[in-house]
Amino acid sequence: MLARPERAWFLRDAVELAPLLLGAVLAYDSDDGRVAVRLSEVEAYRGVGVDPGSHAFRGRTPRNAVMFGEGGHLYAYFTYGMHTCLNIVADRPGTSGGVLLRGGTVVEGLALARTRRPRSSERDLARGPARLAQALGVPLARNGSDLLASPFELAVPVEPLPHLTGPRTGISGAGGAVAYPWRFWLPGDPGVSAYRRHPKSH
DNA sequence: CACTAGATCATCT
DNA sequence: GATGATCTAGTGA
Repeated sequence: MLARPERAWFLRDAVELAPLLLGAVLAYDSDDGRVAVRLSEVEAYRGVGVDPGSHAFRGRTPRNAVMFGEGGHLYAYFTYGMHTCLNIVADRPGTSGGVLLRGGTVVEGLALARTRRPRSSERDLARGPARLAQALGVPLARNGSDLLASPFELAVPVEPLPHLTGPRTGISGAGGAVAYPWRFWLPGDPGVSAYRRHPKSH
């Protein structure tokens, strides 16, 4: 059972918010149509000084400014010279936190998602943060958008779903892995990405 | 399945 | 100047 959340629903710590988003459905309307994804994997990132893996760890910069705003907005960033990743901003203004959308399954607009990722199997359409962003068709220019307003539509589970917890993926050094088990996923869901340790960590 | 190299550039040091 | 909240295509078991 899903419902449209109120703004206040997002005004909590990222680690608390992240698991509540599992099973949520995020839709995005673009000129060529609508794609919706059901979230099966997320990661929490916390704020200044407390989370070495977070973009906000060293304080506010032009890129991460949105994370310091109000919960329920979109933090989109560009990485590896080619990929976009999407986060849902957590908590109230002044604090910084976000939930990275790591994977999901396409539940609406399957044909359109396929044209955006023509070489992908159906399972891989939104399995992985950059794949998910590409399948939804959300451009970097939407950074800072309110996810509670058009062209977005977000519905979240009324009751939290059973989930598993583990180390975050792709983070190097002290910010990664075991010290911060802030990755959450729906067990057995096909939209859960393969775990990959960071290339730098042997 | 596991592992690796290469792509490619905004961001921060 | 180095790095990165990644992905794809390739090889080999």
